[in-house]
Amino acid sequence: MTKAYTPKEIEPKWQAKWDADGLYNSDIDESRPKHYALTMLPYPSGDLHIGHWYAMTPSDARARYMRMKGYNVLFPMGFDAFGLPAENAAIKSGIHPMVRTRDNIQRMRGQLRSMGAMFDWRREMVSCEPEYYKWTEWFFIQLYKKGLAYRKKSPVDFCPHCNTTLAREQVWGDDRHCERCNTPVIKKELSQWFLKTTQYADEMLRYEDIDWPERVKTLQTNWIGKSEGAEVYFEIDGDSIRDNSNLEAPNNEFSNIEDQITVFTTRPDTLWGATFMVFSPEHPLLEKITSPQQKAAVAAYQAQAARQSDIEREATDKEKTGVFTGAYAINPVNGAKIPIWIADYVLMSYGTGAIMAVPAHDERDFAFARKFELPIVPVIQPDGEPLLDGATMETAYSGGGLMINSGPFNGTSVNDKKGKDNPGLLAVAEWLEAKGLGKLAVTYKLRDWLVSRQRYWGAPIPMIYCEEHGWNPVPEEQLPVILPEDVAWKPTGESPLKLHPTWSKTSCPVCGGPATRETDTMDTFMCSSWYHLRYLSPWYNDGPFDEKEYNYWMPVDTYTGGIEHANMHLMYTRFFHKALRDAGITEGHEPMTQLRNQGMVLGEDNEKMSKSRGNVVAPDVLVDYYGADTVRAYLMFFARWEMGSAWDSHGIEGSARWVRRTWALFTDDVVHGSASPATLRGLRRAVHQTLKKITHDFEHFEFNTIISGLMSLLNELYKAREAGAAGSAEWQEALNIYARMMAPITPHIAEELWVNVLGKKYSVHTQPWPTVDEQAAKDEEITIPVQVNGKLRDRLTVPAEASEAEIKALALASESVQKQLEGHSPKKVIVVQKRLINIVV
RNA sequence: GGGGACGUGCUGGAAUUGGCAGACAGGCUUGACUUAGGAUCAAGUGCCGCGAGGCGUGCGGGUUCAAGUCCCGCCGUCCCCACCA
Repeated sequence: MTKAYTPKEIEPKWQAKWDADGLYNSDIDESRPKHYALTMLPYPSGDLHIGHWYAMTPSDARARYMRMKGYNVLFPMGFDAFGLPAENAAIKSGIHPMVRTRDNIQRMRGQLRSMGAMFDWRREMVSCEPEYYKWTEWFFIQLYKKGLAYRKKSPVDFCPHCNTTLAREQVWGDDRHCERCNTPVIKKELSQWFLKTTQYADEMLRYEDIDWPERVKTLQTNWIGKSEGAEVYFEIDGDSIRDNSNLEAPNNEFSNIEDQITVFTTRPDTLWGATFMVFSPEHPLLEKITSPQQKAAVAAYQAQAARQSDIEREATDKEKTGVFTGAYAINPVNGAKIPIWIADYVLMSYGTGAIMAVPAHDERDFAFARKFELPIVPVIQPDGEPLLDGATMETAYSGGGLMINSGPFNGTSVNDKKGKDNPGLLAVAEWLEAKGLGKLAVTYKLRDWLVSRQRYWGAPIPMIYCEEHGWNPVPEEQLPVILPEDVAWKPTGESPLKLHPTWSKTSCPVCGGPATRETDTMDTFMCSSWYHLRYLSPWYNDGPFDEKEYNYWMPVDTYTGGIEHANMHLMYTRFFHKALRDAGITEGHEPMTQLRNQGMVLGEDNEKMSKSRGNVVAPDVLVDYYGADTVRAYLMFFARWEMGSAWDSHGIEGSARWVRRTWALFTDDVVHGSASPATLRGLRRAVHQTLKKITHDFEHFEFNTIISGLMSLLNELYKAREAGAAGSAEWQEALNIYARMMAPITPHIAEELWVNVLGKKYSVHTQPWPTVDEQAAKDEEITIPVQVNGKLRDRLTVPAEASEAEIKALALASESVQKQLEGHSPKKVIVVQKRLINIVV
């Protein structure tokens, strides 16, 4: 009589025992190689989503596999608890974010436990608890001390009616209006804290030390956006110019010389064709250079640009707009006096905020020149084309060719390549440098990381402002700067901490006089940049982590999570690690040596899951109905992990059937039979071939084929049992290996079968991964397809060790081959050992 | 506009190095067992054709004895960046 499969009993039973025994506690053990498996931590929104399960289950299965392979595995879990969603939920519900977050975490812990994952809960971290954010603050101070944190004015969205700044998500609609009073927002300069991510731009472009998906590396590379070219200095013509030493390039270290304006160009070879300049409307120098006659027009244009949304401004197909400043610059290579315009197609945040415009060879400059009737002078002549004429050109020519109208460089050949790889361009840059007119230069799209948030629910920025001594960090012995709970965290548009009657009042660390705290909080990506370090020793109080633990466990060997963080968290954490390395806090160049991304689980309607669409799949319901093991198996089976797919509520039946059939195979009362030696050899072959395949697939994160491999083997086991294999030593070996192979995937049923059915020693999860018997896995006979002219005509079953000549002879003797040959003799016979034979007629 | 990924039966997907296309599932069809079934078991299921056979991995070319896989050119879907000088 078969015992029923009852996941509702088995699963909680083993979870409780594993917990009580500390089966998943990970401690330093120098005798074993370590493996730090990390999966991205959830945001405590209140409910574990099926997407969390999809991300975490294979990560857990692989961590378990690595453990069985003999590694000492650390697989921790925690909560990324600060941030806007919690604050917004609190505003809506009136419940304090701390109360709400702690409740949510409590509920999610239970959901996470129901997965049966091997998390070491002793190492849990919660980023909104003072024991954690004390060190987030401490890290900020270390970065500040290294000169990597600085305060700068930066444009933010500002509502002129409410007289306050707005967060990005408080700005609504295409016209970008204030969520409360509907007034269109404007950009306003506000002092904010930044981290110098740009200092590591070049290093972050190097990926030699890490095994990360090409996709992520490409995304990061594009985001960093390195451009090679040259900087060129233009003198400004006019009496009003004294100095522009306050002119600061936004990110990049350009040379700053008095009475000159520096531009960046990727095409210094077109410099002779620069017939005007364009400044960004926000350019600080405009105040000085604009002629009295143009002041009003320039101011009007600036106001209009400030009002425009980024989306409007950045629309590629928008007609060019701009205003003449009344000022002129001197083209340094030919002395031409060229007008300076302002236009919103030049961005203050990239390069130097000013460009030299070469309309003949740049599409945007061309459109601008045509609209405002500015001169177009071709300086690159494409090979084999009629001579370009600025008056009649219909489009800019941006390719290579021979330089013309370019003084000493006439006749020089330039190609399409960028930077130093273009000899013509390099020659011009070197010539400029020799004359002091410019030099080779590099610029990036990457901007420094703005970490200030005018919000309550975040780690306080541990800085103090004194009238006398400016900004200074909170003395480290005073950390943490506790986030006060008695704050009106309702939306006023102001930093809530600013409204607290006493919190911001403190004393200056330098003079002891009255001073104020920074009332902005940190971006939550700051918290998540180092959480993998806190897992090492969340109990440790003398530093962010215990060095002993760091030295044993770091770096993270396998990091799993969504690709949506490619340009945020995954950049920030690399930056953080490198900056901490330079501060002597961490070691090595990268925090996570291997990264793998899972795809997304869509709703059954093939749309992104959302409450409003009503297509959300609740894991708790599934676990209740099928048990966690079935849900785990289905999540690993139903799609290629890195691709993801739409949920299919029927499809899970297949996994449920597999689990039940497995249970039945192990627990059925079967009379021992007497199988033929061939059957038993076949059984062993199937077991060891599957083991080999599954081992390979675990190594390569190919989880769906692990399950299909096990399903196939199960079918084979049923056939072998039918053939009388039950009771044999081979049968016992098969069950023994099968239970261990499924242990990482379906940990509860595997444990139950291992301990209570096979009667083996607890626990299956501390067993070694079975080893492949290569001899047993070898095929005795193989089926070789026979093709004639590439088309399948027959199949031969031959002994595995059959020689090429034997196979060839058999193939040619085949009836259907003879029929195809029609008496002709084959032109060529190709025998691919053990794979295929192709006869060419 | 730039960058990237993908395109295989009704569906999810499989196919280690260029070597039997469609493994394993879901669904569907038929049958068995059953008071009943989202249970279990058995058989079938790429398309066309009565058949021999032919066709078949988005479309069109190419390389090769052999292409889902490599090369060239299109088409489509999705993602990221987007007036980046």
